[in-house]
Amino acid sequence: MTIGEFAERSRLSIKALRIYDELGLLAPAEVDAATGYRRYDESQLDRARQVAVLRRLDMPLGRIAEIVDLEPAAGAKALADWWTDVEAELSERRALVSYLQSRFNGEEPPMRAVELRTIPERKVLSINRHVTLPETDAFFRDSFARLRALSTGLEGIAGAPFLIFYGEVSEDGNGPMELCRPVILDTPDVVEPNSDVEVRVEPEHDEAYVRLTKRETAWPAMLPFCDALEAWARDHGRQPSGALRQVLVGDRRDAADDAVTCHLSIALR
Amino acid sequence: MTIGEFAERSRLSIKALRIYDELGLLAPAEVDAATGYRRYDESQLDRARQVAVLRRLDMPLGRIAEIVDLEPAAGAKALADWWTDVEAELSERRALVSYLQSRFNGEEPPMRAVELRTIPERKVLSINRHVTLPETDAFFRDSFARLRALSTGLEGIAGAPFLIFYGEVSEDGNGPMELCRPVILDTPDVVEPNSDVEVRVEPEHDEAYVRLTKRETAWPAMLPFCDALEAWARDHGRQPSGALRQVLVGDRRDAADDAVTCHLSIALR
DNA sequence: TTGCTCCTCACGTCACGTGAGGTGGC
DNA sequence: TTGCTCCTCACGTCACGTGAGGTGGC
Repeated sequence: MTIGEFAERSRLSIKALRIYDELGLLAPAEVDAATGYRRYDESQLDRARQVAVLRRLDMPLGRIAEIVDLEPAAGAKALADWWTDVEAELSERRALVSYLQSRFNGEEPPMRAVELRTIPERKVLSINRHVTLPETDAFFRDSFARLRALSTGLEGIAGAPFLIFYGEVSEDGNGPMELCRPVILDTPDVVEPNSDVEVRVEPEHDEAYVRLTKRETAWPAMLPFCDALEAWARDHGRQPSGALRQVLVGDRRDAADDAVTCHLSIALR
Repeated sequence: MTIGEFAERSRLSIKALRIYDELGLLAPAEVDAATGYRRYDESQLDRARQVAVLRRLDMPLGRIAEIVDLEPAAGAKALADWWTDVEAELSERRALVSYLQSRFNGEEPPMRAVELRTIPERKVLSINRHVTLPETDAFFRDSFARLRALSTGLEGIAGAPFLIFYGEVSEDGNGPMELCRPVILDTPDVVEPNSDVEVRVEPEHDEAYVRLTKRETAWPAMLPFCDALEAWARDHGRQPSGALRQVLVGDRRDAADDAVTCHLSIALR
């Protein structure tokens, strides 16, 4: 079968078939050594149609290459996993759209008094990792449990735990994120050398913050508060130092949606 | 404000800002003629943040450029319209995923007897247009009404109306599509010269077809039947001529999901 | 003076579409 | 012999990221 006929019957373009050949995703049954003419076999149609259908889902060729070589059951699972990611990304975008719509429709971003407090020098235990948005909760739970275990038996904790978001706020991809737990720690050797847990000392600094309810501690509802903190710092001639933080106050698990569970804060020089 | 500071405060990259400058989407307040240094103004932050948020939705820059220049109300509408398209495309993909899952899980594609009939030479009135999938219903309704109006008062209709899908079957983008209505027509001047309605004569030909229920007359449920028709033609040594057709039998509006409302067919040489 | 920031190319990414210019097959 | 199909570059698309190589500003 010539490439033209194969293209028609597989619903792929000739150009696409040439690329899939080059990538080894769908090599012709034979290639004429002299002319370079590609010849396809009828038995290759199934694979070609499968590739065509997966491409219509906008699945990257690399992932398609993995999936078409799997057993059907494993293929089904790989497809489901990938699709879960697609849907997760979409629901994030959807939230952003409805947020934008409310802004377009003249709904004022919520205002909140910005407060200022001084944080004394203190030691923090921290775990640092790249996480995607859906992984955030699991990262928080696990890391918090580990830090809790590490600090138990020490002289005590020295404040509420907090998350630091480096890079963009809640960026869709992979913002590095750090969970910190202030401690009164006199035995730094609780931290093993090769662990991902670190100890560092934060110097005394000021911190501007707003109190957020559980409902507001989400993305993109949090965005106007981030902007408000930045604006506050600018208006008061203070330089933000470092990334935004969520100081987790109270217990989020049983909290009502309008209970304050977070102080969104920014450290100041 | 330097480009670096503006980038940080707008949550855009420096590279992105340079591109938006080049495109005129977000030109700096001033550019040093000698050095090329860009200077941004605080008042540009709002626009920049809006662009940043819209880009996170994966909206193309061209559309962003339109939207940020609109009044809020018009912007809201433009965003909503665009998002409707995104959701429509997604629900199409979602349908394809669930179809694929059922195939992966070993569910056999439904079998149906392929039947053969001879279509005599006949005249058809037709309207030809590029439509996207969500527009299909509207296209069908409007065009059918127009053809009905045109053929009323003539000597009568000569068979069920049918849709021809050129290009891919129900392709996501813009498959050209033709709605045809066979007529007994002795006064060809019902068709005005500059109208998009055409008259042509289809020669006598054979047609292979399967009867589909209303539920099966959808995408991608229809796919295995398309493949089956093609396979049938091949197995019987017949050459398909032209694109697949949906012959619309009965009235789809009040039909039950498992009532036959369509003959999916393929014309043969 | 030393870093740091900024500048402009230029190339890579991803999955093709679309010619240009040339050849094979019936 | 004439179209038609096939071939291989090569460039464009889209919105950047990522250097290379060089300069400005404090």
